[in-house]
Amino acid sequence: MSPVWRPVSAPPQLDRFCHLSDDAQLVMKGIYRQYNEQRKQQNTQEQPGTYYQQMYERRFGALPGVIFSSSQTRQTASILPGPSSSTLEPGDVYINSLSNQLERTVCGKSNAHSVRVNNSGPIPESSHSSTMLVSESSKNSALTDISMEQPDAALPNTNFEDTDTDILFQQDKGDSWRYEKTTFEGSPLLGNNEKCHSICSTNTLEKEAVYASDFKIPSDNMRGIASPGNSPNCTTDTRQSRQSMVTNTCTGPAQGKSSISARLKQHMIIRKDIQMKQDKREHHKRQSGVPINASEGSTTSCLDTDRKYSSAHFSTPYKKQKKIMDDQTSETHKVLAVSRQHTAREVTRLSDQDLRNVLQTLLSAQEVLITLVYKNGSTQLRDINAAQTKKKSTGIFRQKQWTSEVQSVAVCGCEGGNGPPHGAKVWLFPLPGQDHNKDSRDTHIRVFWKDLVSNQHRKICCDAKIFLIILMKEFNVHFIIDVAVFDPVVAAWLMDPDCENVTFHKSLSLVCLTWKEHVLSSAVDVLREDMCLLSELMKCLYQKLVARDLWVLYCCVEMKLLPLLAAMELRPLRVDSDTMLRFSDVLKQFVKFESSIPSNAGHPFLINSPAQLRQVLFEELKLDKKLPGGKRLAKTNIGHQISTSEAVLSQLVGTHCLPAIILEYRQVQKLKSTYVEGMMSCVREGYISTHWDQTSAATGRLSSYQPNIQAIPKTSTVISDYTNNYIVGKKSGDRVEIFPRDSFISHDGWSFLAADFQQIELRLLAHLADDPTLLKIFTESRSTDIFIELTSQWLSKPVSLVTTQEREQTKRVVYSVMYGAGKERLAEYLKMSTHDAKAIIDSFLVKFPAVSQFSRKCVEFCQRNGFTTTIFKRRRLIPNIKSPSPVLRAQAERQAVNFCVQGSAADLCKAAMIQVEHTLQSHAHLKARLVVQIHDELLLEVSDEDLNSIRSLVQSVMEDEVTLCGKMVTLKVPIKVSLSSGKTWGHLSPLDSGKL
DNA sequence: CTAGCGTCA
DNA sequence: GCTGTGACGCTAG
Repeated sequence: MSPVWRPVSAPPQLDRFCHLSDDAQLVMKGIYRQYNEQRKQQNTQEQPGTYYQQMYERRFGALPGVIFSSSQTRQTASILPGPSSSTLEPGDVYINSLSNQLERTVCGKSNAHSVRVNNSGPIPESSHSSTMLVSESSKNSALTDISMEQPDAALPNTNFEDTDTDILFQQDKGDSWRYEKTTFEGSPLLGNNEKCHSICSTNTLEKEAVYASDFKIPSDNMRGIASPGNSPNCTTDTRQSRQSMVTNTCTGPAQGKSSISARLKQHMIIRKDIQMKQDKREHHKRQSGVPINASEGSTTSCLDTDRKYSSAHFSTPYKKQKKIMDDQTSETHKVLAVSRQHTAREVTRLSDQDLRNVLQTLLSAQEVLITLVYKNGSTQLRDINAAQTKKKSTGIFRQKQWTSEVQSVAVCGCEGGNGPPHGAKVWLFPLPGQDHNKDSRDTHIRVFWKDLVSNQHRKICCDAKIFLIILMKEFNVHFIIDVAVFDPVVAAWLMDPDCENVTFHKSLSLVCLTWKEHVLSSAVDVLREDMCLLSELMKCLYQKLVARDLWVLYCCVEMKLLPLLAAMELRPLRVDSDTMLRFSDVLKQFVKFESSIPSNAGHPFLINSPAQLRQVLFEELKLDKKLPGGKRLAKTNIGHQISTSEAVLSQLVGTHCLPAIILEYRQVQKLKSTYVEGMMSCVREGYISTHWDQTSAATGRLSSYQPNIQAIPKTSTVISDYTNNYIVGKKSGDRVEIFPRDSFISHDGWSFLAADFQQIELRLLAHLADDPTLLKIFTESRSTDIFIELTSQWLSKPVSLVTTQEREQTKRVVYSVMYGAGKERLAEYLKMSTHDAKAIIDSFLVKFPAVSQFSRKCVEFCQRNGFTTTIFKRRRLIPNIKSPSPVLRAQAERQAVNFCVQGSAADLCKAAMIQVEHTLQSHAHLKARLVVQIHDELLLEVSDEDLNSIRSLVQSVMEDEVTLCGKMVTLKVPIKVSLSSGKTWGHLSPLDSGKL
């Protein structure tokens, strides 16, 4: 197999081309500068990579097998060995030194991967680091890194040889550290592993991060959620995938031992031959067959008591990966010896009696602080990864926090909100569900978790949803009712819902607590301090929430919702893979259609690119000039160019054939990439489960991601005859219906039951605005839909002839006008003149006079207080309400009004979810489970025989204002719920609420 | 008009 | 190769 090299961009201004001589490196830097200057003066069309190669070869002659590569956008260049490279060896040098970022490429004969660590949190931005990987053959020439220029002068008493790690940290001068690492590429299982040396240099602060990354075990992305049906293969699959993971990522012994070696060693020098060590281990195995007892001391005596970086206590010593490779050879003794000296302890190391005592103490503590500890040694409170990327959409940020990354659970008990007493111990519990020994102590721990969750002492935990998911998986329960859990992150979000990606760190700054930078204390001490902060934080947030009248909302809605969301994530939806594959096949044929488009324009262009499309449509074809009446087209908000949105394209349909094709293409492309292929990537063993985010929407709504189940098209798309002309192999007349919701199917003997609040926001607006006309419409319990009625009035056609599309359109228009849409936007949306649009707006506002009155009141309140509130007292800060800019202020005013209504609706929907679930729990004999919330709609999966009783139960709960709102508010409008049921999500037939 | 997420260049 | 941003398009009111 040819070596796979990951092209790594090397900012030339920082780095040298390390396999070259110093002289050559200087020349290459010169070439880079030269190229840049040329590019400034005249536009060099040449790719930088090609340019480098030419210049290099002119200077030094050809370099066989080396690829010169570069990235135009990032202004970087790098030299990469090609497939036939003889110049570079596996493990060859690559230097990349960036401030605040450490990047490394490990390369091997059979595989290569790169690891990147972004330092975050307490690490100051000024820190620099560099990493080199040194090939055996070119070591001498490569040892030119500045940090390596120092002679190998080991400090006295700084040498340490450790048998469980192959890392050697050696202090250079000052804060600089150096270590040499031997890793294996290839698999020891297959016997093809090869040695690879790397020499790294880093400063003290970054050492922890370096260490964590060096030995980070790749996470398996198995999200193996137990399916409602049987899934007997699950465990074997997991095992297999882990095994193959070990093989594929070339994790040699050095990485396999990550848990033990996941501590940073100061004053330690190790020079260890892996092979020797393996031999020794084999020897041990043969000799004793039993783990060495801790009391025998051995190398652990070398561990300094004041060692600055020790995070071994964060890790349980054995993981599956390790077990596969290195069966029973135990190094428990070292961990044991280490953990004795620190304030965090693993409960699995306690004696039976001690464990009982500890658990008893924790159970009787008034307040229990809980934190998840990740495999890389960071915690929820101090997470290296969490701050790494704030991007939501890619899911990186959130995946890092997924349960597969969790190593253990840290628990600390304390009394009365004063934080843990001095010297309180933080106990480390093995991750529930892990393969720890099933002995009596394990039973104790299981019972402990159960007792802890069911007692009413408060449990404080950041991102408690993850914690609850872990527990629910472990105990195989589908809901934890009334758990007294308090999540400070949610509390902080409630204080300022616009604050995105709230973390522990951000919450702290919200209540003016400081996060100390524990540079010199040990990791466990940091953990304990963080626990103190956690307790303190919750106390402060409690006071603030009470002061802002948010405490009831927090306790009765948000915290009750939390276990439900956890439960919903463990209730995956069954998908019909056949339907999905059929959709996929149909859409794949559409690729042919895609290739036919550019030919219509005369030259090829990227149809997905709005920029290129703009050029073709308006600069080349000049379609905007051909438009009858010389109408002006909508511009984009920021670039102020002509938009290529649907509204514009549909205006252009008459002028050229291209716009129509593009509209059609876009529709299918969206279906293909997002709803079929995107959805298929989320399927695990025939099931889809989404993630729910409680704290991402400023209005208090829930949001879902991976996949965004709330944004799956509600109507089917028919690929019509028109389109079929562009699908090769399809005869005209064929109709293909693509309907993503159809691939969600209920279990055999079960059905979906959808409960939909009718016009929830409009009803709430009626309540809030106290509009007599609106109130009258809703109070008079007429069976007809208000939107249908309005549509029939506007279009002057009978109610029975109004189509769902028309109803949907009216709905959009009503809401648009309600929230203050301008006449231009409305005209664009309805494809009518602005004059007509204005007439519609005016007629609406005249018909419901209290609406604009309410808007004014809402804005005034916001201007006085700086925030708006909902019926449940949820508040949103709107700073722009006093902005001098009229544009910003107008937007803020609309937001204020919208928040009142949308937020109130969100409150009501959340309350409904809680009440429905609790009602179902109290009727334990009913087989039903809440699976999805789409803002105003609750989707339940219900056993067929219970359908009738459940549907009346759900309806009565959701329509009961007292149950939903309690004493929070008394609504002036009745709440109406419509129900529908069916075997697939796509085809739900309405249930008449009259009969039972 | 207001909320979201996902895709793509 | 990776990251950030804007435009677009789907959802929900």
